[in-house]
Amino acid sequence: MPQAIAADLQDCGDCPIRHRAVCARCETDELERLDEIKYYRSYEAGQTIVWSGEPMDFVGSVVRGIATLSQTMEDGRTQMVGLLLPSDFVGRPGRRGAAYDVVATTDLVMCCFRKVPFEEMMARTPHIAQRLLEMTLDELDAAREWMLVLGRKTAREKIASLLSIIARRDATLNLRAQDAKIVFDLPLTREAMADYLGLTLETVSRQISALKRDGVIVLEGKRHVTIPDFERLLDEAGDDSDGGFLS
Amino acid sequence: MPQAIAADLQDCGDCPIRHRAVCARCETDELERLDEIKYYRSYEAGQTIVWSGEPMDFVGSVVRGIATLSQTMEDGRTQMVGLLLPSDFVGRPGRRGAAYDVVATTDLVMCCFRKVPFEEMMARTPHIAQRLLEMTLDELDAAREWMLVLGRKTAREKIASLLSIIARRDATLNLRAQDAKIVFDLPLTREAMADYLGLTLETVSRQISALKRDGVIVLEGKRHVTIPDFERLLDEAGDDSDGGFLS
DNA sequence: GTGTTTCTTTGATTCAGATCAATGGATGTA
DNA sequence: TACATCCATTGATCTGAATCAAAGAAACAC
Repeated sequence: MPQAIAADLQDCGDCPIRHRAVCARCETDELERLDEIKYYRSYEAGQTIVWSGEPMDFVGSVVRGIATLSQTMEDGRTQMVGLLLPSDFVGRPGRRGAAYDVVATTDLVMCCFRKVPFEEMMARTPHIAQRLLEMTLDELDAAREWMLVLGRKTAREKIASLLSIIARRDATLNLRAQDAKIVFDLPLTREAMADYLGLTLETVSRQISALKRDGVIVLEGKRHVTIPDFERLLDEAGDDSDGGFLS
Repeated sequence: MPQAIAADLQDCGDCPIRHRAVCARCETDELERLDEIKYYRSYEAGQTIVWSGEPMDFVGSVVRGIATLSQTMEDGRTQMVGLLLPSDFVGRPGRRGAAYDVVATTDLVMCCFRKVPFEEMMARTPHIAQRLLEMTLDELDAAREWMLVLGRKTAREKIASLLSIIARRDATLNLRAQDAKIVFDLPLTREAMADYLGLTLETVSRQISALKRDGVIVLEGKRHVTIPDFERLLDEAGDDSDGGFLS
């Protein structure tokens, strides 16, 4: 029942991603104009939102749920190139076709805009273009950080890197006390993790078992993860332990 | 003699990257204002332009020469995350420190702007922000294409992918007849190629020898490459042979 | 000329992760 | 209850690229 899912999302003022999405910088009047051209769409877990190469007549923001961006070679090898969480933007203004497959990995709600009106609005509204530039620069940094993971890290470091990224993203979405134990559910199957990490699903499974055996993580069931010591996890990921953030 | 190097580059109107760089969309008056805050800097091959983590007080465009962007782990493993050719932009507006090492691999000339005046100008000049968004989106696509290379391709495919990217970039810079034989000089040492591809330099050397032995490439010396059949190279790279371009 | 440095090639051996194969658990359903 | 289906784990074996090691080629200094 898609209508019911989106029912609590009519007013931009109450929107859970209001201050992080592409509309974050908009003033009230700009928001009203965006409001006029927006519409919500719901997708079920597993559903493909966009196929690579197909024309795409909308852009939008993930409001709830998680999607993946991926590329596939003719022989079936696939590589995930992005993980889309709430507030992330889908689609590229000024381009007709989609460059990647976009797949919902959980039930998902998107706030969509038809492409042409959105592009017109972007040309008239610097706040939107500014915010989109900022978000794109962040995505570029994330992509480059991931290149280091793919190119130079061992399987164990790759798993630890993925877990730390999920933990970090989760922490910024649902603010929690600094030193609280980190607990989350993996939003991906072993196969999806393998596609993200450039590994096979068997290797992912083995390395997760190893991290569990070594006490770096605690697993309940297949998906529920507790990180008893985040520093330890970062260490296993091979990252600079002092999270030296650049602002 | 840096002055001599930049001597032929005073007027933006004659600038070789005028129509591709961040200033591409600027009108004459906007260009004049940029002109007032710009200055040229020259670097020698091997010189580091920016160190990761260091504060960076300028941004700019590569005018001539080639630079690399790279990340290094504490234990010395390094991964190149970008290759900067003429017209590419260096630096991130709105951020104090550099996120990567930027190194000139050939003698290089940059057109620089002090960061604060540039940021102010960007806020007042949508044409600059628009062009920067476009360029950043292109870089993001390139980074994601590279993620597939790093995560899923074999050593031979990686080398073929790198060669095809260099050949393609070279072709768009120096327009040539469609079916002319492709000839270029590798702008990177074997070690730099290895850092780009997530391989060791020995593997790079072996795979280049193998591609040469199999007639995919012709090598004169260590750097001068001829591609007798570009389709064949794309095939070796595992890319979709029909270069289905999305605009 | 002779040495030094830098970049590259090639060979021998090792090993991390892929591949092939079987099994286990959870959920659904006829 | 039996039996699919989906996802995950674990074991045995293989292999592509890393590592260790030596030597060749070009550029440069003395």
